[in-house]
Amino acid sequence: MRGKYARIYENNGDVIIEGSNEEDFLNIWKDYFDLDNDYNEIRREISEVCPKLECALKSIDGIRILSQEPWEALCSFIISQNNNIPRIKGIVTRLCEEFGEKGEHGYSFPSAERIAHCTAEELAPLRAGFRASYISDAAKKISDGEVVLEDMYIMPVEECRAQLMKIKGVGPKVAECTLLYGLHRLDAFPIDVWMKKALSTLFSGIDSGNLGKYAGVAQQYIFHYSRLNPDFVK
DNA sequence: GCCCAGGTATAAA
DNA sequence: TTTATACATGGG
Repeated sequence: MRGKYARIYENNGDVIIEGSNEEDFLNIWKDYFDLDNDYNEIRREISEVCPKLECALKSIDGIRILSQEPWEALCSFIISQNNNIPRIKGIVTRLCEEFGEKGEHGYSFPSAERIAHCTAEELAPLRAGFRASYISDAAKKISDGEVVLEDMYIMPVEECRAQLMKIKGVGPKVAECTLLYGLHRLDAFPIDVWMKKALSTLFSGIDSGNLGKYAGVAQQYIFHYSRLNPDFVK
């Protein structure tokens, strides 16, 4: 994250951030784990707006929406489309190893500028398939300023969606994921195959329109609940 | 071999 | 505007 490394783990109910310091905690990890938000309060608000979600809200404790880096989130979710998680990880790992900066603890995620200068042949070793040209188009539009991710922290969410979807390979789902995980827009509401199933079975009648400003957090609970009960939502 | 994977672009109805 | 199909790659 932003060139910094830390090992995160849990011990007796405490979350340990190892290999860091107070300065990085305050500047980076506090935001990354969204520690200034009271998620119990957010959960309470969601259940108030939408009581139907009670079971999902109780199905797990400790869910948070991370503040990942905008470009990294955009690129990763482009790679994720019509793909499975082990292969997504592999492609991202190769992307970092091929084009990222080598540090003490591993490779950084490469900048959009770095990827923008890559040819199709150079991207081939990633084995990203048809997504390679999408990665390339995204990198170019970001690095030449046609799409400015950092502006999207405060832009109207509709305008953000329109901007993101100018990129080839970015549709509604990748755009929402970029907004939610990369720009911390907690009102963004990604709908993937699992969400589609859950919303048409267990949670029928629910959509982003009736979930309020924390729709994205609600989405995490619905998503998690549907993966917990795969037969239920099928 | 066949099917599927945290979708999207494109063509056709 | 909505619905169907191809798309690269690799694991089950």
